[in-house]
Amino acid sequence: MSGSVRVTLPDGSAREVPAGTTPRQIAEGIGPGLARAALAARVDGAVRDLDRPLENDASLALLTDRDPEALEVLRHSSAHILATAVRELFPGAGIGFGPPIEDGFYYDFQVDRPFTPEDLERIEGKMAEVARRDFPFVRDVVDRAEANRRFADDPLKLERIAELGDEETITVYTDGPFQDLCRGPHVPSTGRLKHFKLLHAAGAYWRGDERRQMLQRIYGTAWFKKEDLEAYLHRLEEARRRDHRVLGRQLDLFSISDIVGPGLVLWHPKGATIKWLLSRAVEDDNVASGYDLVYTPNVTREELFYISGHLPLYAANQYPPMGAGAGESEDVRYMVKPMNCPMHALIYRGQQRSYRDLPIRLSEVANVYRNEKSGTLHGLLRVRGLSMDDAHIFCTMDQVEDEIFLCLDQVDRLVRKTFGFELDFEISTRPEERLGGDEVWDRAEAVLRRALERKQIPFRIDAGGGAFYGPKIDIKFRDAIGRMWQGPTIQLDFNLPERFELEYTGPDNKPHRPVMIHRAIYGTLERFTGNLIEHFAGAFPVWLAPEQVRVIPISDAQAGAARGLAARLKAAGLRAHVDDRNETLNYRIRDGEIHKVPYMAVVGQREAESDSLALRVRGAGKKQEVMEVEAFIARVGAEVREKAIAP
RNA sequence: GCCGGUGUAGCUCAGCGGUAGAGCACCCGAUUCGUAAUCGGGCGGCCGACGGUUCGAUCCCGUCCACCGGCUCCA
Repeated sequence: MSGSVRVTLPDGSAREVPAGTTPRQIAEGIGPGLARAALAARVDGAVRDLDRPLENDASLALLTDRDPEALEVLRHSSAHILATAVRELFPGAGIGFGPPIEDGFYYDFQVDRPFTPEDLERIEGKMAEVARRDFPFVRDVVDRAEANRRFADDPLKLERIAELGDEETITVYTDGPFQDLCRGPHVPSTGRLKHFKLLHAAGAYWRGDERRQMLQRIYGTAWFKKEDLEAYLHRLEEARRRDHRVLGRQLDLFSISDIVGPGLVLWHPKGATIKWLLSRAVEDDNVASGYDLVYTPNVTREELFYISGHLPLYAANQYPPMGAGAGESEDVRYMVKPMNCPMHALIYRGQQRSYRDLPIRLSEVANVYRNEKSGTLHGLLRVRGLSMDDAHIFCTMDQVEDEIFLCLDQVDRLVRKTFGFELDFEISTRPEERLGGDEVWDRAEAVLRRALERKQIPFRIDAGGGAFYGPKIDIKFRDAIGRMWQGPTIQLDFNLPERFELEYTGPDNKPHRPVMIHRAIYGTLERFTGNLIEHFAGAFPVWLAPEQVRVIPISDAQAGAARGLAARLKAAGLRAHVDDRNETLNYRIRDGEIHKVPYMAVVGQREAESDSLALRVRGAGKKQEVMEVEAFIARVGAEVREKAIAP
C-alpha cells in the first residue's frame, strides 16, 4: 500500500495524496468548515463513507447536507439508529431490512408482539439518545464465516448472507451497541441525525412475499433541517386535508355503503356530474379521434372468459359465476365481466374484415367488476366496481405506431393539457413467461420505443414488466402536491387476436392476424375522479364543478331577482343554484366557500336594479367585482368551453 | 387475503360495568343582514352485528362485518 493517488475534485483541480488517504482527510485539507459539513463522499460516481480510504486515482466530491445523495445516506443511517434503539428496548428483536425510502426510511423487525404507538414514542426517545451519544458508524469487511458468527442470532440476516455470492464483499456496520449486515454507506456518526420522526408501524411480509412470515415495520422520516422536517409533516397534513374520501363526504360527491358492499361506489348527484362530464369529455374525444362507440353487457357466459384465457388464470379477480338464465340448462353459468376486451373482440369478429377496414377502434365507458382483495380497497382509488374508459384498436403491425400516436395525443389533450398534469412515461418489456416469438416482441417493443422517441417524450424502461401477452406504455401523472399516480396505459396484445382467431384479409387475399391495442386514458373514472378531488382539493375547474354559480340574494327583497338570475344562468347552460336560506350573508358566503363553488353571484338592491351581480371568485376572498349579467355569462361560458383550470 | 388499530346521532368527536353527551347539520321561531359561522328552541342514537362473562355490558372477552395505516396486489 504505497505510492500516491491522484484525486480530482469537482472544480477540476487535482491533488496527489498518499494512497489510503480518506475523503475526510482531504476535506480537512481543504478546510475545517468542509470537514465538519462533509457527510459522505462520491468517489467516481459511487457514494461512499467519508472514512473509506482511497486506493486508486479517482474523482471525488464531498457530500454535505446540500446533496440529495447525502440525505439518502442520512436516512439509511437513520434506519440503523432506529434498529439500535429497538434492540436496546427489545433485546430479542430480530432484524430484517432497513432501507431509505422516499422521504424517509423504515426497518423491519421480528418481535413477539406488534409495536404500539407508545412503543414508537419510547423508541423515538431512545433514538434521540443514540444520536446524542454520537456513536461513529464503523465499517468492517468480514469473511462469510465471520459474518455468520456475528449474526448467529439473526436468522433473517443469515438467510441474506447465504444468498451473497462468493465474489461479493461482505460488510458490517457498527454504531455503538448495534451491528448490521449492510453495504453502506453511512454518515460518520449517529450524531448527524437531528430532525426525525417515527410515523407509524405496520405489518410487512419478509422479503415482500405474502407466503412468508410477517414482520413489524416501523416507518420514519429524517431531514437535515428542522424546516424541512416541518415542511414534510405539513405536506402530510396537506395530503390529509385533500383526502378524497373526506372531501367526497364534505362535498357530497359519493359514498360507499356497507349495505351495498365495499368497493362499490354510490355516486351522489354532485359526484355523478363530475363523472358524467369526464366520460363525456373522453367520449367526445374518442369520436373526434375516429373511434366507434359500442356497448356491451355486464354479464356473459363464463365460456367467453375461457376463450379469452382469463379463466382460469384470472379467476381470483372475478366474482364467482352465477346461475343460468331462466329456462337454460344448469350447466350454463354466467359471470359479471371484469374487462371488456373479449366482447370487443367478438364485435370485431362479427364480420369479415379487410385490411382496408383497419384500424378498427372500439371504445366504451363500461362498468366492470373485479373481486379485489378486501385489504386493498381504498375510497375511489381502489374499488371493485370500475367505470373504465376502455378502448380496443384492431390494426396491422404497420399501423401500430400511428395508433400509439393517436393514443398519446389523447393523453396529451385529456390529461396533460386539460388538468396541467406533468406526465411520466414507462415502457414495460417482455417478461420471462410470454406469448409470441422473439421477433414479434422485438418489433412491438421497438414500435413503442420509436413512438415515444418520435414524440420526443422521455421514458424509462421497466425491463420484464410487460404482460405475458404484450409490452405496454404506462403513464403516471404528478398531482398538485407532488404525488405520482398510475394513469393512462397503452398495451399491445398478441394473445387475444390468437385466442379469438381474429383475422383480416390482406392485399394478398390471404387471412392475417391483427394486433390489438388496449388503451385507457383516464383509466377508471373512479380512480381518476379520486385523483382529481385530491389534486384540486375539491376546488374543481368551472367546467367540472358540480355547482358552478351560487346566487346569493343579500336579503329577502332580492330573492325574486336572484331566482330570475339563476334561471338565466341555467338557460345559458350553467349549473346555478340560489341560496336564499334564512341565514346571514356571511353564513352563506362561508358555506359557498366551504363547498368550493367557483363563483358566487351576490345580488343586492344595487345589482337587482342594474341587471348586474357582485361576483365573488372562489378563494379570492373579499375582492369582488360588480359586472353585468351578460358579461358574466360570456366569461364563464368561455371558461367552460375551454375547460379552463381557473378560477 | 395478511399484521395492527378503530367502530357512540347525518358529520366530527367526548364518555364508560349501573341502559348516553357536545358542536355542526336538520326542523321551528325571531332576525333581513353588502362578502368566511345572528340568537333562541326542537328533533335525532337496539353505542357496527352476533355470542359469552356479569345481578347488570356501549364499556370486559370471543367471532363476524366495515373502515383506517401498512404488506401483497393493482385501473
